[in-house]
Amino acid sequence: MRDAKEPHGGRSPGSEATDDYLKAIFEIGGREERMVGSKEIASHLEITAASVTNMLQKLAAAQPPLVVYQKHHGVNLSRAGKKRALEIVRHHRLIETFLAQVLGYPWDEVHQEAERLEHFISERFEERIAAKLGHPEFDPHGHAIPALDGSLPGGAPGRAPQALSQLKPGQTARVASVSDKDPDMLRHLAAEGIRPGIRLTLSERLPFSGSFQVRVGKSEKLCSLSEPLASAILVATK
Amino acid sequence: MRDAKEPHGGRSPGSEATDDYLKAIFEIGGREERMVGSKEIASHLEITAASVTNMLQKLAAAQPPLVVYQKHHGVNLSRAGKKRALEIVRHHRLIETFLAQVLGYPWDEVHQEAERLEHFISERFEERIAAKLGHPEFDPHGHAIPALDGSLPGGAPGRAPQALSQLKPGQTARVASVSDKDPDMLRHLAAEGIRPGIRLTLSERLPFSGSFQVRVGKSEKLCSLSEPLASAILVATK
DNA sequence: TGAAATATTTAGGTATGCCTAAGTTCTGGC
DNA sequence: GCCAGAACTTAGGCATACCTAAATATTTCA
Repeated sequence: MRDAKEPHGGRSPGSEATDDYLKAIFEIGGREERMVGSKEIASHLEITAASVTNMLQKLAAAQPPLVVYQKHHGVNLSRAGKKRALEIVRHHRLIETFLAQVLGYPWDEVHQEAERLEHFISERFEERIAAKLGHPEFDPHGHAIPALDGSLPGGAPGRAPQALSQLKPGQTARVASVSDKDPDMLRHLAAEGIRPGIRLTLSERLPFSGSFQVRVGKSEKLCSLSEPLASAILVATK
Repeated sequence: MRDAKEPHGGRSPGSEATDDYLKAIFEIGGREERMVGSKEIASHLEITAASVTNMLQKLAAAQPPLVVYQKHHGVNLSRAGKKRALEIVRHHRLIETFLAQVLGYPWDEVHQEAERLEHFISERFEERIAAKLGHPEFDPHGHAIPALDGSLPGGAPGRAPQALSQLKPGQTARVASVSDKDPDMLRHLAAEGIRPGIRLTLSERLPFSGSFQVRVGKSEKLCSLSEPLASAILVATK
């Protein structure tokens, strides 16, 4: 409503929907920034592929273009689109950290709330919570928070984190991050004491269920993780 | 986007626009809950009267109806509409208080940010900030924060606050609240030391400018307030 | 009371962003 | 190289919520 007034405390262009597309492309494309297909975006955002095509044409036609789009061959973020995507990701992860640390949210609830609020906070709000939190580099799930200039904290530049499911029996690694998408999973992991920074040792993979037996920290007890769970945990081998 | 999914963390019906209308009717109608005309709503929301008519028809046709609407004679909140309006006002004022007290916002900036965020926070967020703030009864501008059940903290049930401009020369009164709408005004008042709880004594009204000469607290110096300023300050005579 | 001024409603249009259904283009296995 | 099925695009609609212009109702006041 209210005519052509800009909606978000005077921030850059783009509606809520635009933001969602840019973030989706950013998340699906990964660090390699590969071309992303309409169908992938559609299922990520839980909308139809037809809707995606239309929006991609608009994003590509925007001034400046937010994506580079070749019909039938996928999209990619442009310079401006990537900048905006990083802003949104920064908002999201700062809000998650804020909700957990300042408001005491359980970590399985922060994602949903941040998903909504990330579109509506002002630069001032972002700046205030970043200051209050001491300009954190990682959110509660272990994901890197982009800096204001769009740069990502490097992590240990040695090895890129890999899925827990990739470890060999006997290997030990530190949890780098866990997926924030599934609250049930997060509750389960919290109950097992698994969170970023914790050391895990893969004991064995059970032959029939395919589940992973893992030792958490220095505890005696083994913990059993299903395949999807083990794929949602990224670890860094020391 | 996302089909018919409810937008606000599973709260009651109503879009952002719906909320704005209900809040406007609530604010314009005042405690007496008098009938409110389309034009008043239109100018409050800075939209055209034609848009208002359309929306009022929808609000009246909703199940349950959110307003009681008689064509050409104005609207009024229904029971359900009033409940929702109070929820929004509670959100708004809690957010304002939170921004000021927890995030250190200057008081002239809290309104704009709250105006946006009030539509998007979940019940959980509301509950957490209310708890963090110790369930405050008044926001930084002195406005009463409705309780969860919709009741308003009574103020001193003795006299209803009146505009500072209604005082007679020589009278002393305590500032109950100031309007939160105009940031410039708020900055000016803050600079003069005028805020809720402060005691003011009206010295005189200047004959030509119409401005009010006021003594703030126990200070020696007089402070000059223009008519609109003096009308935006509500005071309670002791 | 009746006409002018004001308030309100109706009718028709715009933009966003989603949908379904019906093509079209691409790709991989034979 | 061809063709089936998957991926993608086009075309046509719908809902929301705003707009302008024109018509109508209400109020005011001489």
